[in-house]
Amino acid sequence: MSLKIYNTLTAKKEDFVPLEGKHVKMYTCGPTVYDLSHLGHARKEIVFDVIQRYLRYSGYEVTFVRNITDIDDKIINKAIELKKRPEQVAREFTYTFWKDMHALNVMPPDIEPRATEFIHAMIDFVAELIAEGHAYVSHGDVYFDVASFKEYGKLKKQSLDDLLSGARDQVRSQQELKEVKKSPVDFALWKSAGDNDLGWESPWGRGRPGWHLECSTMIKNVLGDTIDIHGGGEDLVFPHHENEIAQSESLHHTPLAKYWLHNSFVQVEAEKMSKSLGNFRTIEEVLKQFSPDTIRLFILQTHYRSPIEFTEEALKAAQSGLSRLIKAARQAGSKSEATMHASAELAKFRSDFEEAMNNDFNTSIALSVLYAMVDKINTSDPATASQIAFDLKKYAHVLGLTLKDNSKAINSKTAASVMDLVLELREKARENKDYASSDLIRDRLNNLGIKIMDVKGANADWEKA
RNA sequence: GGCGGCAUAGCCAAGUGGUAAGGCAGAGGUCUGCAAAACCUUUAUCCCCCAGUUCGAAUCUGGGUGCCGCCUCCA
Repeated sequence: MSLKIYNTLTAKKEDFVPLEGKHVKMYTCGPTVYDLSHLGHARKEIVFDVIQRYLRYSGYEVTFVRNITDIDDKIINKAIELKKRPEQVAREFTYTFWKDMHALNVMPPDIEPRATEFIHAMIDFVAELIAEGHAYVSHGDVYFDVASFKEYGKLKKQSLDDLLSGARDQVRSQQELKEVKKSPVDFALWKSAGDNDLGWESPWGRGRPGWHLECSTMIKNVLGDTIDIHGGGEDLVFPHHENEIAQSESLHHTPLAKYWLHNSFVQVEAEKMSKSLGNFRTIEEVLKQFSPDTIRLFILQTHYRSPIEFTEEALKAAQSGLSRLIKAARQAGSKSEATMHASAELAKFRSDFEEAMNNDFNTSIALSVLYAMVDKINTSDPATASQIAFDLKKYAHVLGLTLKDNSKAINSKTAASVMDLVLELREKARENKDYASSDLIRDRLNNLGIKIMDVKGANADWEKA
């Protein structure tokens, strides 16, 4: 079975056929770096990480681009709040984002452009839109003329009339712009800035780019007019991706992306986890309590287009399940051992795994295949178990699960308690005049580089040599 | 107000016409000095409600109820 992907644009599962042979051009909207990332962001990055890993596993050559939005009102506001320059804020949170992604075993993108590196390209983009009659200048701003793009609304599947009537009750932010915009649905390509505000010179005066513009521009400059996969969270469908389509397609007269993929949210008490609602858990926080693999397993248990309810109980359940995967993976032998036995079983697991992933990346089913492999490993002879475990690890890696066994990695605090216990046992031996045992303990610890110092009238002390 | 989505066991979650995957938790058992791990058995006569289509529906249609998302920054 070949790979099928659900396309938001057509609202159907479609056969995946890249534009150029086995080469896949893929772009997802990266973070706006003004704050720590939370579990919802983690889900998006993990989902698309698995998608690109699976594409590579399937033999595609992937060019994965993920941008960093390092210029935005939120960054500017944060900078004012922290009394820092916007660049400092952007850099700081770019680093924390990278740290989080690294911790979660999310592969870095092949290319990671920043908005500020593309200001001139964005200005060119806007100039072309104006020249083509798709944008207009008003009070130093430039707006996209939505009426000029007849397919507007095709991603969200809502007509311009629907959007306008929908907007009627959402006039709050539109009210102030009534004078400058031709239509409430028109959106800013370029926003004017005061002399002291962050900005760049442009043909329309000092200003800065609108948010939607950067993705269109970077895709054009880095990947080309049409790409294979464009992805992001489902809240980006409208207006962000709709606007990207409007900008790019009215200029290029060719589809911006062939397949549009959107992941669903992480919810807390049946509500979207988001910064504005204040109900978020940062990646940093969650990582203190749960391992990266646990978080990934928790997220991949649910299909990427269904919402996930965040609960500690569910995370703990994932932790228990993960532990079984890790224990079974310990049986893994080397590739050379894994040639003689169970080839029929290996082929079955492989086809089950691939069938699941080919069906719009059904990681829930793919994980159930992994558990089936665990059962087989635990009930087979060592030779068979070892080769199934070898493949188990292989598929786990496609899902970005490391299955790293940390069960023996104790921290120094625990080690100190273990030392207390050892010394207590030695003391008991001494009290029983069992000097053979007490000397054995001291000598063996010595060999490990741990020195024992008996203290008169107190517990023995120890130190690393 | 406009548009869209979801509703499956104690919890999480697959399944879109052929008679309910998987994980966690629970119960009983094997093993064990006792545990742990592992293994075996077991846990939804039924998929929010009502009506309809069909030989057959959790899956399709209509109605209802509840919840969520987007329309404003948002993964």
